[in-house]
Amino acid sequence: MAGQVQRQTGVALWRQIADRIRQAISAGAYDETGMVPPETVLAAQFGVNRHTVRSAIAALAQEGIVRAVQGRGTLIERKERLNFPISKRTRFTSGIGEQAREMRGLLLTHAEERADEEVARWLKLAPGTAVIRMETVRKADNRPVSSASTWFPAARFAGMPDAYEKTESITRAFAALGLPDYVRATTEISATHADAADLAALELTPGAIVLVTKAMNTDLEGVPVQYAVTRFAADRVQFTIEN
Amino acid sequence: MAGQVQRQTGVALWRQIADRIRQAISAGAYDETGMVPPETVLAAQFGVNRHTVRSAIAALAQEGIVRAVQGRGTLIERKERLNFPISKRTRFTSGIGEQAREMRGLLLTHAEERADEEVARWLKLAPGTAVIRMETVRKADNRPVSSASTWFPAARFAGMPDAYEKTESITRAFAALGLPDYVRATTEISATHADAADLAALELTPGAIVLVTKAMNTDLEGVPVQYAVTRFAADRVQFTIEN
DNA sequence: TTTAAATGTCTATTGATATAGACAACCATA
DNA sequence: TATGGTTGTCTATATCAATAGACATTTAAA
Repeated sequence: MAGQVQRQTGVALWRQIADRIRQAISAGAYDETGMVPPETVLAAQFGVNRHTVRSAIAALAQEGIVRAVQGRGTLIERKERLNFPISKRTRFTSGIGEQAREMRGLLLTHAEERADEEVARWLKLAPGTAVIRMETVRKADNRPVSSASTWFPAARFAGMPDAYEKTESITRAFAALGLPDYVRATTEISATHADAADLAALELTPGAIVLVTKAMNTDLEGVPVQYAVTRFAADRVQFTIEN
Repeated sequence: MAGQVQRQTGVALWRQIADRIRQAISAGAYDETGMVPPETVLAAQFGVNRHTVRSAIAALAQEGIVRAVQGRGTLIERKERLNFPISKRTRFTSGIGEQAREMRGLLLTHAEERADEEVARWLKLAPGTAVIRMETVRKADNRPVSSASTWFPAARFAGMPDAYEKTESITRAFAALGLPDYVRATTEISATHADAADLAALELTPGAIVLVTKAMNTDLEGVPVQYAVTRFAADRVQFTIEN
């Protein structure tokens, strides 16, 4: 773990150190022992006081990533990121496979509204056309992984909220509404800091990173059936694009 | 710009506010006026003191995103993110198209070394096989956009560093070495906070976000020809995946 | 030329962050 | 049961981040 930490930059040292340790854990740097190095060692590595390292470890413990045990050391509790394959046949729930025991999609709210410019552009509708909007959160083993705003043409998928609530999956909800198959047409990916809504929805700590995807699915004739803006907790996921 | 800012979280308020304003600019929130709202208005929106907003704006001015003019207001200097299409035929330099006037790839260092486990797995070589490693930085209009570590099988592409230095492009370097065409096989995308090396290479401020891609290209027979780990300044780019 | 609105500068104070040192409590093991 | 290594707790101090208020300076428009 080379490289020093940066001072006077608006990001507290303990937070920078927490980020670095989290990354090192995820990269498997401590797999041999299953433990984080002692606080005094980390303090020397980063060139900071032991108390600063302790603040960082306390934050990681709060996230459930490590557990400090007096007299023994700091044990690593959890290290993997979920991998989401993105392809023409991207399926959120089933794409996870055996990476988590349980994958659920929860419907928070839904409403019928008029498409604004952005939604209309993605769904190739006239602005003002009726669309169904759903706000959802997906959880892997009861831990939130992503929150999404997703839109469907209202004329075709009026029953979407009900179907999603029952099936907890977009794929199964589409099937229930008479659309057995669909394909991913476009995905945009960017990253930003979590805002207040992310912190609540994804149970993050401020300063955390979210990966933002904007995706459009079509039916087999190429007609848009769904537009979704999804925000992922960046320290819990990665994407894979296979061609 | 709804949502308040978070206190006591290791991320200074001025930095959180700078991130929010940067995002709002990028989303086109201030396109009508081409200016950021007055400091007093922003302070009221975020529920902080005007001096805190001033710190945020000073940081954005440092990045060259805005320019404050006494008596007039704070002008937006630059708002676009570069969009990188990712597909079977992903090309970094040409993919930018007209988004920047000039796109250059600079070779920092290169070396012949033995493939470690990760590199060997991606290039489908035996661990220990000779590979060429290059460290590069790509700039759009002289502004760093990404830094990359990239590996090539040494047996086949010994002349890569020279070719890259001359052509400033992987595609043209491959062509010069007798590989006229290649395809993107796999891309992994994740996000993390910038480390010390990123700060220097990409001219970022600490706390910034980097998008990390791990990509493998093959020739038309499916034989791996390149593995690259690329780190992008997240506030300057987004990715688009077209199927 | 006046005025309103905006950014720039200064001082003072409070709370969060980081350092420093000392010692207690606990665990594994020699 | 000692001992070394580790995390936990406490006090004290210095620096950075944020608030508060006052006033100067500049610009554009009335």
